[in-house]
Amino acid sequence: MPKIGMEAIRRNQLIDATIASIHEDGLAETTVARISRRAGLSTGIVHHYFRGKEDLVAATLRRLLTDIRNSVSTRLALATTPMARIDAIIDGNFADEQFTAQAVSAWLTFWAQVPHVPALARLQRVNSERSLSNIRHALKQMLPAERAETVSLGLSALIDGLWLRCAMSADLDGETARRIARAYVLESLGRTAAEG
Amino acid sequence: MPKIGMEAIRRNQLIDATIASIHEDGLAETTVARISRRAGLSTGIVHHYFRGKEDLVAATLRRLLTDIRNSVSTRLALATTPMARIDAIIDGNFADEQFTAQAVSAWLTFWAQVPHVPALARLQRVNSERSLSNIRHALKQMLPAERAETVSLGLSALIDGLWLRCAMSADLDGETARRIARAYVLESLGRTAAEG
Amino acid sequence: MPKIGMEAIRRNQLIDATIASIHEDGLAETTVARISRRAGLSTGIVHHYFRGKEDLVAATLRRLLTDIRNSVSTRLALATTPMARIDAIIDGNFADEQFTAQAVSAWLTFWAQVPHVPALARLQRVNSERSLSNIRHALKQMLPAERAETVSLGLSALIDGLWLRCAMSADLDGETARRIARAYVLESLGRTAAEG
Amino acid sequence: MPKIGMEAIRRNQLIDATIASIHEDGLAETTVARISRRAGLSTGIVHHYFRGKEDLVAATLRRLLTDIRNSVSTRLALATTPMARIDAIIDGNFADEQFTAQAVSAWLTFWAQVPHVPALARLQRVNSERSLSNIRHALKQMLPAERAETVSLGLSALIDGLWLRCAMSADLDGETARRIARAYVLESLGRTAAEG
DNA sequence: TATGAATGAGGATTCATTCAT
DNA sequence: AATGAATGAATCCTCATTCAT
Repeated sequence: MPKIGMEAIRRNQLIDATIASIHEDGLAETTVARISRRAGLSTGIVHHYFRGKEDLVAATLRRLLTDIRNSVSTRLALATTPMARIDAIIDGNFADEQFTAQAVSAWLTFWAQVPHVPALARLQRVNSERSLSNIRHALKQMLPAERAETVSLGLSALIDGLWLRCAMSADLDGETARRIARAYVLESLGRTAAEG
Repeated sequence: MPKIGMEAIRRNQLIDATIASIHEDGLAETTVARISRRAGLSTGIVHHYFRGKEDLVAATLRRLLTDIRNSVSTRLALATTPMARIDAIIDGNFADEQFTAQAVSAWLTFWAQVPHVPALARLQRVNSERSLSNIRHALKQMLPAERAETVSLGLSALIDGLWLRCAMSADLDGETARRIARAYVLESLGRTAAEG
Repeated sequence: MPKIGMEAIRRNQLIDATIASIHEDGLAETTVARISRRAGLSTGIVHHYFRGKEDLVAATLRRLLTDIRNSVSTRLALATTPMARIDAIIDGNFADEQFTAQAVSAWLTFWAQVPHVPALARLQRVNSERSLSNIRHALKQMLPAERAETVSLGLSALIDGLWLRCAMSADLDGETARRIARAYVLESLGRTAAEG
Repeated sequence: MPKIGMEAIRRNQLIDATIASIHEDGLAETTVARISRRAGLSTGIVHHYFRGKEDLVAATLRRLLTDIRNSVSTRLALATTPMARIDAIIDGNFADEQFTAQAVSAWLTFWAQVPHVPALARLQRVNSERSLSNIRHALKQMLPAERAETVSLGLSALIDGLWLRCAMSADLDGETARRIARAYVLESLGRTAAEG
């Protein structure tokens, strides 16, 4: 008698274990055996709920993408001014529940895979474009088109760079990251951070 | 009679092949067999000139670090004003001979390894701190201490983020990257990019 | 549902195959692939049930030691006089089920490893001391202490030497070996073998 | 201009290095590279003076056999009575210059190879038979044929067993070994060791 | 649904041997 | 005569995947 929702439960358990393993052991050491042991399950289970390891890894990236997207879009829905939309994006990216050591590690790992795994590349590209488009849309209401384009690219890169830095040195908290990103936009708008 | 300089030649060949393989195949597919085939040599040779694969990979990172450091320090030596020093750092990071698809891929790959390989972590940390210190030093002559600190972190993160973006989408050339980074500093100094 | 007792079965299969391979091919040719093929299993299985080849080899020595020890101690338990104890030791060492070509080959091989493999050295030392102590204990009841000591060393060496000889020429059967060893003790006691 | 006798010098250097390496590292770790480094020569040299590694190893065994044979035959030449011949054999086997840790290790190693390397097996068989024949010849002058046969086998085995013991525990010196072996023969002749 | 025993392809590494110098 | 750079076959080991239970 299959329990209702067992599939969702197991898939989530395995995805959680994958993120934890990537964070603690690195992708190279993240074997199917280790993932399942960490999830308190047997090795065989992975192939019950996923087509294989690659599939589990892709599902893990999808989860990370979804989480961050939700974090941003929830905030965007409440924003009424262009600058509020920028803040929503920045806050969504560095919210405490997203900007965790585990998530940051996993992201970095996926970034390194992206150029070599078409399935991941597609997911990443779509997400990246949506994010850039959100930023660009807001900035165009505050800056001339060309400047808006440049600052959009800059803010996107800065956000990624702040994640990267966090992954490698862990001396950067969400609050500081938010402050740096916000200052970047404000200066680009010709105001000082203090005016913000 | 052993040929003089053979060791340096072979080590460089193998490091070049490693960078190329990481770029094209990804680290996971970068096997000793593939590296040596790409270098036009046999598999055994890797263990003749390096302690093993790990050693070769570490040597490859050292090479990348050295190249970037040289690119920056050559330019820094010619800079006479604080802003010229900032430009030297930015230009050094995005100079055409450094900012290649191959180098960018390799960097991204190493970044993902850093948290899990102590030997790499040490190299990365030292390098990262030197770079941040260079930036901070120049900015402190143009901005109040606290602002200088924030903008230093921001510029470091932005530079890394621009590399990252380049690794994943390749739609970003060195010229654009330089422009974005430079604008960030200029705006932070309270001037428009046009004034720069 | 894992089969109960599978582990013991597989470990024994692999140990048997290791002994057979050492006997027929020699240790140098005894590869993991050959062992598993001989056991009718795959190469991977060795690392499922043993930590690695070295572990399997150590387990094989332990098995040889245990077999010989059981062979001797079963007989010792039934012996009531000192000379009967000596006979039990000699018979236990040259019993047909122990003194096989396979076992003898394997022993010789391990002896050669002992000086260079600490794990084996420890096992060997413990066993050797127990055996010598058994012999000494019995002889001390029949000979003055100093003589008992010398004859103990002599009998131990003679037993090993007979095994060695058997390993290299195979022209020595258990019956002859027993007779030679027994004669040595009897003469040392001042009786002729015929009196024994 | 090839130096006179260079070949003999080099061959001996390499054989010495092989014995030393077998003693200290074991046969498994005795590589061509290690042997030549120990001899202060290059890897290539082995194939100048020997057909290959196997040939060097066989030459090493021949050297050990020759040494022991000379040690025994020199003493035999001086012996005038049957018992003196037995003493010559025992003393020749346990003379301080033969009964060294290095030689003992090497012997043990070769014994383990003998059953699997035809070239070594032949050398060993010839030597073993000569030694047994020497012993038998002397004993037949002191004992009835059948007894002489048994004691010959016993003494041969005892000598080998004493070497073996020495290889594994090193707590046995030449003097003790000689005493034990001599006592064995004397008891077998019906005299006490004290009478010997 | 879940297990973990079993497989075997593929990886890093070692090493005897060859050969240009 | 001597070197040691270079080769590539062979070894141990790992791990995704399959499958009987």
